[in-house]
Amino acid sequence: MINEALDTADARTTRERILDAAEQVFAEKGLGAAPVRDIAARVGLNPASLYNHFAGKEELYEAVLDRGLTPVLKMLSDLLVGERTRDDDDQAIDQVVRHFAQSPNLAKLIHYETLAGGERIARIAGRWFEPVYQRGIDVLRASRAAELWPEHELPLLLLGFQNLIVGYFAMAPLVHQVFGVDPVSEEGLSRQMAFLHKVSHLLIPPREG
Amino acid sequence: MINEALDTADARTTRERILDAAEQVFAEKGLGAAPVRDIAARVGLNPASLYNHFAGKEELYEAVLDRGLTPVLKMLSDLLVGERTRDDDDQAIDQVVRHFAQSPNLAKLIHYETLAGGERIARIAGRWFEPVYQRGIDVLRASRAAELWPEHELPLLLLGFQNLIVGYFAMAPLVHQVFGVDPVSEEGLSRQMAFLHKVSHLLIPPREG
Amino acid sequence: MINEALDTADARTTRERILDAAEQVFAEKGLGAAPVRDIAARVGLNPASLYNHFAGKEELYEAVLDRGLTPVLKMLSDLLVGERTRDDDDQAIDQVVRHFAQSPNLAKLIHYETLAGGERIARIAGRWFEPVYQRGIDVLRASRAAELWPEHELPLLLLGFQNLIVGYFAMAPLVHQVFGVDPVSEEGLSRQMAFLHKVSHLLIPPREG
Amino acid sequence: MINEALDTADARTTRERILDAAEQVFAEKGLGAAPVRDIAARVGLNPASLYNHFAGKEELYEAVLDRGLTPVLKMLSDLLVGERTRDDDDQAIDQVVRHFAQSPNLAKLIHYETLAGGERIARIAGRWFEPVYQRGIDVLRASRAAELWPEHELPLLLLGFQNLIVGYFAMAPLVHQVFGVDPVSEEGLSRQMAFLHKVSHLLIPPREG
DNA sequence: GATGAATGAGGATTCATTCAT
DNA sequence: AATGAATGAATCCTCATTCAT
Repeated sequence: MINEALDTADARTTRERILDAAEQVFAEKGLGAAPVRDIAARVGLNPASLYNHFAGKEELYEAVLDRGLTPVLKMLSDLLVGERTRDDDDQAIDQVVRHFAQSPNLAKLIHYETLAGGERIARIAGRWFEPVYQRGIDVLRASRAAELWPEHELPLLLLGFQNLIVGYFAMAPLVHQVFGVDPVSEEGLSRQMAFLHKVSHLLIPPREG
Repeated sequence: MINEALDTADARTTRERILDAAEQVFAEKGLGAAPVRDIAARVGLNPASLYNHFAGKEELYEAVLDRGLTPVLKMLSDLLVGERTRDDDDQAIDQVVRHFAQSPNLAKLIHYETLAGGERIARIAGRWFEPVYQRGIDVLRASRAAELWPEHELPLLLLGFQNLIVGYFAMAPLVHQVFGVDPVSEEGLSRQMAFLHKVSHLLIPPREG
Repeated sequence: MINEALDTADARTTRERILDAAEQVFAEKGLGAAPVRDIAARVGLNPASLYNHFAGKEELYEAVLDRGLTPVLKMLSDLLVGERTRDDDDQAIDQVVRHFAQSPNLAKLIHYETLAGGERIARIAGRWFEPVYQRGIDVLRASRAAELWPEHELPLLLLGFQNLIVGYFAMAPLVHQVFGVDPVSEEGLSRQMAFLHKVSHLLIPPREG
Repeated sequence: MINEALDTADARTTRERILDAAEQVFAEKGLGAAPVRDIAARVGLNPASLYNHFAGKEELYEAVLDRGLTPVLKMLSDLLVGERTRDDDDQAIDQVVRHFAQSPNLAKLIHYETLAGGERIARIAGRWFEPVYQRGIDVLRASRAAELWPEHELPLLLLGFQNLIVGYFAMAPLVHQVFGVDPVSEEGLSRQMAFLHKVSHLLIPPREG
């Protein structure tokens, strides 16, 4: 058991270990301020060795972004389907929140990238990105949200939820500092999930009370 | 008239012109990735000259942050007072939104700084920061929000509003790209303000229906 | 037939294919600026594999030089013998010119090496080099050149011919660019050979008118 | 007097001292194999300082090439004019030879550059290059060379002289090694000039016998 | 106050080479 | 004999900063 975990950890390819380290460093400092050397050091590798696995810093960054984004977009794509009950929505929120909690770098990567212009995110997420947004809007339109929110406000509503969910994690240090609760602790997460449920019920009144 | 504008522009202190340029560059790339040279170039100055006005990059950055944060915090401090009607709240939202719209770098500066750990923001905003948060919570507590939101959720509610308001501007490029409307155009702003009013009414039911 | 050619090409030893590729790359960029990786890539080989065939870049370079120089020196050695008629000289010139035309890298290798100091050429060609020069001078001395050229000018005359012949190929790109004729095309070669015949007749008046 | 010389030397701008050092290093190793660091070291400067004077290695190289080529091309342009006597030609040869002797790096720079493809030489020398070649051919055509050399051989004749003159200096180390005389010593130069006079008289029979 | 020049530290990346497989 | 991965040394260049002018 333990062995299996260790073996798995040890067996992680160097490529994967580089991606892990890079994800951390990029999430901490952003692409432009992240020294390749720091990434290499975190893997216990000579900087030159990175170039046996990735063509350059930029490519490494894009690989990190790709690896991080694909599962979220996939998850969202899977979640946003069919008839939805109030419980479905709550569970979807929980799932997304837990995903970000378990990939603590992801929210920061997204924020950094968006601040930088988001050109890469658009290119990399490419086919995924806009469909997911579109799907989200479709779901809102089909929900009782449509009673409260006119068509042209649906994008703002969607973006609002994104900011609420991702922002919570991207701003984790500030949250921690100001509110005194570790945002990714079980306690912090529970509170945030309950909070988001409440918000979603208020903004999108569920069909059956 | 035109002359006056030009004169004013020309007459701006070098120090102020540096701060302006620095604000732009820091907002675009973040402290770590922003070359001092870029700032100097934008002022039409030799990099060395910056050191006649600021002790170093770090100090310049803090001056930028200070100059940008002080008015918002002051504004918030002024807004969050006394008895509040629904109109007061809407006007407060409008005022804050318009402030961020007119200081388009501010939201990005805040996001970058928060991502970096927010240590400087805490130190610089120092005496201002937590009081404003505290005041915000007090206001919420005194409002009808208290009926819907238990004490321990008020911080999340406040943070939520921050994410909604600041995030909208920080993610401007993404917003523009995905929704096709310039987020700081009059049209974009009007929509966002109306949207925020609605959200605030739903989340914090105003006292007089 | 075609098969035979292909087979021959395929059957060339890896060592030979490396030498071919190295010759090209060294001729293009010179030893100092030629990346081992480029050579390997041209053979379709991993750079590490080169070290199964040559001890290092330097040794590879010397092997290339050796392989290229030996035949020319041998040829010159064979050509510069015995009684010589005007036709012998012309044919010698033709043979040398055609050799350089068929080994288009050779002239460049020699030039690069000479520019670099020629220490390796001296070491590698070793026993060959000076004897050939000496033989050339002997031939000139025995020819009617001796009537026009005093002993101490014979080396200059010999070096002059070398510069005329090798320089034509080493400067091929410039020649092509300025004169608009491909220097190694049949037309270019014919002209150059005729030109060299004329020069040799004028500088070294042939014995029998 | 002595002071004046020293002052002049000391007063040489840093830019000029960099150009001098770069010229040497580039002549020794060629652009691709010449480390910027070597150039800086020869000026007694930190490598980073070079970038206060030149945008990069490439630009520095082009400046070196430009500075070296302009005077030769100018000289040739001035020499190749009007009616020419045998003495004019001899003096022209002497002048060119002496110029190369005094700029001992120039011939090597030209050879390296030509080997590398000569694209820069074409671009830099730009308006100068081809006109000078054309002028050279015109002069040959107007001389008694025309009696011996048909139009289409004139370019080869011109290129031949270039190879004889420039090659002598570019191959200086080899010349020294093989013939035992320092090619740029007064003795070496005298011999080479006398040799070239003779060659020119034989290949281009002077008008007055 | 402004600048050109200088610099040490650090930036990403390339290079020739080694070694286990 | 071939290769993927690793590496120390170098490569070109950028950066923030200093200082004399």
